[in-house]
Amino acid sequence: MEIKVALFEDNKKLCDSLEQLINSVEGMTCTGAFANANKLIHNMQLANPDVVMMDINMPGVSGIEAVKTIKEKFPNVHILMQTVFDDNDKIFAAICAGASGYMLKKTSPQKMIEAIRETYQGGAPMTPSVAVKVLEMFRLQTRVEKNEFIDLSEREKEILAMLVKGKSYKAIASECFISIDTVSTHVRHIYEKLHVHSKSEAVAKAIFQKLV
Amino acid sequence: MEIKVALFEDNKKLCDSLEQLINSVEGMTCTGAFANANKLIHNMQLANPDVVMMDINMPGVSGIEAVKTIKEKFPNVHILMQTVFDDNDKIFAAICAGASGYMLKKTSPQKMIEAIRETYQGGAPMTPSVAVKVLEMFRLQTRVEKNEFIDLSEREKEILAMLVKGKSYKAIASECFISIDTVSTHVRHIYEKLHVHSKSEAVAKAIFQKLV
DNA sequence: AATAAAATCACCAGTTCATGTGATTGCCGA
DNA sequence: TCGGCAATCACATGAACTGGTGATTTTATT
Repeated sequence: MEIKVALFEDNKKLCDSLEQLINSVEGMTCTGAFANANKLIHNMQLANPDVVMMDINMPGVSGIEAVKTIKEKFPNVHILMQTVFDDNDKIFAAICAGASGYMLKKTSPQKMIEAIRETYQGGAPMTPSVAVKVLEMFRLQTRVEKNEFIDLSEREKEILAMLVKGKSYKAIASECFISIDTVSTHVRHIYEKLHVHSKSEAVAKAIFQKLV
Repeated sequence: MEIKVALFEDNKKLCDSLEQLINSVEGMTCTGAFANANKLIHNMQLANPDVVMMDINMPGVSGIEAVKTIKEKFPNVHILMQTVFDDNDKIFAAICAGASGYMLKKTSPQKMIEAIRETYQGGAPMTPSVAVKVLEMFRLQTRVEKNEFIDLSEREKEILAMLVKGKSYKAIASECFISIDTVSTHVRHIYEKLHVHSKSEAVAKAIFQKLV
């Protein structure tokens, strides 16, 4: 059975040469090459690939967004990211979105083909520099991903942060130059938004939800 | 400049063949092959390697321990783990100890040499199955490492956990079938041990220190 | 057996919190 | 320009918490 590969790459030249490269390899076919991820679902159904090579930087729908969508709609498809950048944020986002591999574009054609094959087999090929960053992030327990502040106002976020630091209403009032009653009112609103009824619940929720 | 490689591998046969393999490669020398990590520092000084290949399972000092020591005393040395197992715990421990790469022993000689070279260049070669596990763990934010409970008694831990869940003294008292005064006493002791003075501080500390 | 923790309970005074009700001001979008 | 929201303040009450003192019983540890 041939490995069916779909390409998403906005650089026309690179896109073409990758397509040729893939088609030149025994046991591999490029069933679709697209310059953007706009008609993603449609194109995915057309190409029906086993492996997707996704450029991370594309006009319109970003590669990261596309990965999320693909993983949602076609969970069995393995995705190999390719990019010229290897910054932590992008890597992190791609991995979390569900990408299996992450190769820099400067990778040699042979290595790229090998990576596609490895991706198809359920592996996680990574350019050395990326692998290192992943391990680093892993070690550092990168818990950077924060779900946005539920919908607290700036003042509320500020006060919630102070609650987490263990400050009392009185301390907050004096630090913020507002009255203790105002603090109380803000806290009341925070409780409503977080659906809690005590300082410690709010603190726990704030921390777990990474609201601070 | 030749890449100097030191081996730590208790399987004599494998150790010998690896040594031969390394020495047969252009630009690579095995400057030491040891069956265990007992005289680690001494042997490391003898071999003065750029890259260490470390078996994870050795009699005496474990490979993981050895990695820690090496990273401490010789921080510039890159370490490539090798093992027959690829269970999550071992991988996790090895990475956290500071290993750069992680290869299964069944890896082909060519791949192994390539991995050594990649390790030397500061990369992080991983057997596909390992790479996948690392990414999985990464995604799951494996925060398995728990620093032991500072020194709280069982009861105190139990009550602290309930505080984190936002329970009131009254609720804790009734759930634990003890009086509210007892709860108060326990909480007082918890505060003393954690050096805090309020419920929310205790909760925040408990969460951040992963005491729960 | 003796000493040291841990767990239990009690009483109490002062502080802080949770929550209800109500009000004023300023800003922004419809 | 009107309505809504954020931010501010006030008053009030009952509940919850903090911390001090003191005591008994069980469980470890030496």
